[in-house]
Amino acid sequence: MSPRSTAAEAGRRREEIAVHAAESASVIGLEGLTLGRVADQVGISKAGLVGQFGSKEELQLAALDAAIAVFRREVWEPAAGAEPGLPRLRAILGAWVDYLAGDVFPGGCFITAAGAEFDDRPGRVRDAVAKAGAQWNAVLGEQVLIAVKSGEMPASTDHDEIVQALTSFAVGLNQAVRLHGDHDAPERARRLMAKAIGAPSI
Amino acid sequence: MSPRSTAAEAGRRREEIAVHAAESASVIGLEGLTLGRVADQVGISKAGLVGQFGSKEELQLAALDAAIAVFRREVWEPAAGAEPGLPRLRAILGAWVDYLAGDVFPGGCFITAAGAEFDDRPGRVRDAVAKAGAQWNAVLGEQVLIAVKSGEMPASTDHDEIVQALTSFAVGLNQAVRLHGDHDAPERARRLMAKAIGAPSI
DNA sequence: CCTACCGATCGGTAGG
DNA sequence: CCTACCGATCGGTAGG
Repeated sequence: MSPRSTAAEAGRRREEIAVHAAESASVIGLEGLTLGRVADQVGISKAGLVGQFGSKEELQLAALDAAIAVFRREVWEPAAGAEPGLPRLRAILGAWVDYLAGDVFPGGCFITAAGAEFDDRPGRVRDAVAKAGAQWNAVLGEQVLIAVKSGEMPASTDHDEIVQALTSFAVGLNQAVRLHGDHDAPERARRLMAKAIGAPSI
Repeated sequence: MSPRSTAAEAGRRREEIAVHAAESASVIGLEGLTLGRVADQVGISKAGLVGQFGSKEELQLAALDAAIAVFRREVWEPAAGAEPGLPRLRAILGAWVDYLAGDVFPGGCFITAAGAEFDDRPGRVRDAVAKAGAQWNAVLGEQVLIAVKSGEMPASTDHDEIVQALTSFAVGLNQAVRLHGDHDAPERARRLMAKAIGAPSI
């Protein structure tokens, strides 16, 4: 029996479509995605696309998963080699600013945008966005806790406050760059983040 | 000649519709507004609504204007009586946190949401959102400058950096409250803002 | 994966 | 402000 290609290849094709949908959604929003437009862009019929994903909501969830994978690759993985605690936190924040200041997605940070778009719309997409955000906050909080325990940060540190500050600087940076085209914002964000964690620089 | 009501009354009606559209858009987004739905909600025909505003884009711009007026009333006006400089800045930030933590719009801070939604979509709506954001940044920056000149803040203060920090805390607070339902976030934002401007509290 | 089609709704216009 | 209507597109299904 010759290999029918099928399974693995179909999965790869699905992933390609999901990445494309994520890029598209970074500009027009997850709710702005339409089955017809995505189908046209990737060169299949609308019915074919529905066959792959089942429904628009499933396509949105797949696009979100693809965007989360990109974020992990761009921000988490470069920092995963650094020592847990302050060194890893600094590596994460540096990669995060690079990611936000760069052009990974044509429409800026996908997850930030999806958070703003779905924060008031109950449903599976909102739940998935909130979960991803909460998990990321947990990653940051963990590094702060380790830094405190190892004496790299003062014992009086309020780690929830620091995490809120860092995520605020990130989403604020996204807005400054995307909406206002502020080219100095990334450097400012770096300084603000460094101060927030008591490091000399990011 | 008996007063035909008309002009003033029509203007009031238009304003009512714009406020309603703004509330609706705070949940579903400015792009999610549709002429048919808004018309139904305010009890007129779709053609009647088009007669009032001309097009969907004009309705979006009117909704944005209405939201800006609400923001001014809720955040700027309560602080306008305070002395320019640090006192006024503290009053603004206190009112801002109250506004973001409260339920002025059913879907959270309208302008923050519109900024995220339109940051990558060229057009008049995007331009209007960016202009409103830039003007608000200028208001904040002005208070910082006055505070520095009067010696309330150190001469080494980087006022652009402080403004970026403050707007970041605001948009981050909006996300923490709306997406994560974090009830402690407003108090944390208050502490972070106070530290950023070197005040004992907000 | 495809063509062909469904009812609903989109933004907007014609005409009054 | 209204009714009636336009062509386009929406999410999705039938049947293959």
